[in-house]
Amino acid sequence: MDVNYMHAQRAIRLLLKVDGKSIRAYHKHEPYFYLKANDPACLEQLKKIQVNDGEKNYALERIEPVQRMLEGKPTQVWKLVTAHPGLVPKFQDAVRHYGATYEYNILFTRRYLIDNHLTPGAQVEVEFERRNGKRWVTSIHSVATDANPPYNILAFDIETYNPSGMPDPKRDPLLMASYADASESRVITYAQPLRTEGFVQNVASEKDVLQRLAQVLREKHTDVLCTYNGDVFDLPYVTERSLQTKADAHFGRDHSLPKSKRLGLRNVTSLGGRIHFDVYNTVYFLNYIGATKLARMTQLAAYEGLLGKTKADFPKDQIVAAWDKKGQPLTDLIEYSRQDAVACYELAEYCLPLFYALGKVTGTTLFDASRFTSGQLVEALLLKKAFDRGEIAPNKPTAEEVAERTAEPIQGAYVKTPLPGVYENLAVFDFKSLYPSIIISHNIDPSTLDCDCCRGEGEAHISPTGQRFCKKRQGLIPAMLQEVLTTRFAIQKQMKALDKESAEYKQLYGKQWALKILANSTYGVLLYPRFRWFRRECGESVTAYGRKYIQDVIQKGEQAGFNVLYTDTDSAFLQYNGKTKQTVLDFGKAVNEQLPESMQLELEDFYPRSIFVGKKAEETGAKKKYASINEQGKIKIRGFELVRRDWSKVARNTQRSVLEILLKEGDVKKAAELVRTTLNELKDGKVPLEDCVIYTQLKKKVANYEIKSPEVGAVLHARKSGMNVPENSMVAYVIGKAGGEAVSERARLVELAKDYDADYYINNQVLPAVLKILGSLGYDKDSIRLKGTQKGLGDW
DNA sequence: GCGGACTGCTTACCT
DNA sequence: ACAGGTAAGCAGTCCGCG
Repeated sequence: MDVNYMHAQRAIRLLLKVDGKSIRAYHKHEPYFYLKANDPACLEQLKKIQVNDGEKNYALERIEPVQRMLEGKPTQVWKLVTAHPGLVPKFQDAVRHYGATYEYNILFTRRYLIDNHLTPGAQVEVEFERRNGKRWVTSIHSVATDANPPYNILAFDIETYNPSGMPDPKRDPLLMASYADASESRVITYAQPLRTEGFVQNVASEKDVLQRLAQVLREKHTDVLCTYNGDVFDLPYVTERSLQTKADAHFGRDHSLPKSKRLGLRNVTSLGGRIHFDVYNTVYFLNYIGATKLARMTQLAAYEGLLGKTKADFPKDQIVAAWDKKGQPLTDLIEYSRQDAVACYELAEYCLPLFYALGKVTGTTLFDASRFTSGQLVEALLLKKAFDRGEIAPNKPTAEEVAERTAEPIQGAYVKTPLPGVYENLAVFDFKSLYPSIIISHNIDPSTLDCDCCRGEGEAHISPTGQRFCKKRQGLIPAMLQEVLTTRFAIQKQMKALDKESAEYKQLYGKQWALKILANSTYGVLLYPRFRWFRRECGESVTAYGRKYIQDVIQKGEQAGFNVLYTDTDSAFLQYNGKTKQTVLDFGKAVNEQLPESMQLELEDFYPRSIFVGKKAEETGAKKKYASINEQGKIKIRGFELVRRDWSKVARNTQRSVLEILLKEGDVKKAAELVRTTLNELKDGKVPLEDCVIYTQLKKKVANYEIKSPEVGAVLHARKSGMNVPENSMVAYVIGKAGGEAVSERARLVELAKDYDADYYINNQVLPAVLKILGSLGYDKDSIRLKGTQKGLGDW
């Protein structure tokens, strides 16, 4: 379940769970990397090389000639074995001028897992022998199973004293810690003269809270400790408070305190022998890939967005008063704290199966799987598959190579401009996994590009950009994708027969979800400059094939007499007015017959009515903005302001209502009336301030902006009035009446907003949002006014 | 000096 | 720190007019 390198033992330490009990075992594994020498005669020199690790000098343990696939060709290389993992980078540096070196920067624990085909969290069959009082592994292998690991899971959360806004762990004490698991939820605190009763355990001091919490982890044999943002807040905080109070609070199984380190751009925190699962990371990931679209990523927002549940909030600026004055506010704070732990546990329950699966598929630990970016996940999977195929992985690029790769972007997907209007009888087709299926069908891979074996005419796949891809030997990436897609489809088939609430269904759902993430990320990483398998020609060929396939659909659709209204990348909107649905089905079938085996054009749905709008201030239609209603009355909306968090709720809700009325009833007059009502409410100051909030994420430090946009203006104003606003924050602001001419001068953080500027919300929010739609249907401001009553829209 | 048109910066969306 | 294609607002600048 946990894998570490132990320098003292010169071995991997495994944490295994046997009959519910955790045990340690040690396993020897050789660190190594590869050298493809320019001149085989350098062997004698290599043997003489010595490096120093700060304590003593080492020579290479062994130099072993091995046959591996390198850049698509069988190649003779040397496997250079070192005495311990820390020597790998040192020897790499010492030998690289003898040729090309490979696989020298793969983390040793990952190297161990890959080489032994082990999957953390999966069942293993293992044999030991006893030596020096320790268990030494003599054989180990993973047993394939979809079952979730039998971890003991606990969620915890802390409340802190925060007299100056943000709490400072060097100074401000912990007030309470709450925890929750499947059977209970409790709060440990030291608020005298509270008694221990119900779910509250009262102890003597902050130090005792920390020690009791550590004791809970021991008693419950916690394997997975869940937090919400524990990487940067809860765990570093309890660590610092443990040091400050000299508490004997060792949260790790090895009696260590949590340790923070840098992973990419952010801090992560781990604890010995237990897995720290930070739910925030997973919520962030789910939101990033579009599974949810939360405007803010607070635990409360996640609780509502992911689970559809809600709970009472407790304002952060009232914690100090509640603690100092006791009474009902303190009781509320304690209950809030308990519910936070419960919500964290429930969110973890939801997210864990997804990341168990992602870890299993990519062979990474739960800790890593829940923190890796999609690029790192794909890399992990490919490293595993490359090893299994006897292929050496390409190196990570140097800074210069990254710069070179970044220089020229490639041409992407094709998007057809729609003609604005209301359309009836649309059928939407979609290529199923377009880019992955192109990669498989045309064997697109860095190692199959310009192979030596398919030089003749008709011997290679030739992409629309003229790149040649091998037809004889399947590349690593197409092979990986083929396995991923076929496994995913098989799982989806299996799922159909299962009860959606069953554990088996949820496990399978997690697995197919993980496979989808990996399939969907693969094209992107081909063009990601830091990716090991980056190859511009591959990415370029994928999109070029993509454009070709969708253009074929357009051409064939028009030939068959459909109005091909709109296409974007892999989807096509066909209007079949005057034709039957059967002709649509027949068309799909005909197209599919001419596609490669791995590709498929699917009928997504029939839509009785759809709305496409015009581009602002132009005659042409807007791409990536449409709304459709299907035969079951389900509405699908894309791209409109109402799906964007940087538009106010009042504008979004009004636009949504207009679209719904038009799609369901086609009643422009009713829509116009609704708009008029909203405008009057705005004018009369009746709209709640929270409906006027606009959310915008700051993506750099405030000082680095060239332009003072409204969100930047709001932060500058707040700081001027003494508020501490963190950098790179999600800004929630309202446009008020006072402050100046420019919008940015009137922008106020919602906490500081006193009023809203009705003119702004009418003219810059609601009207543009709804006129975009009504205007595209041939109505202007005036013609809408005619449909209203005399009070009308003239007053705008 | 003025107002409208245009450009650039920026964000968040779609596939 | 997976890609490119796209719309759009607001600030800031350019440009013609005179």
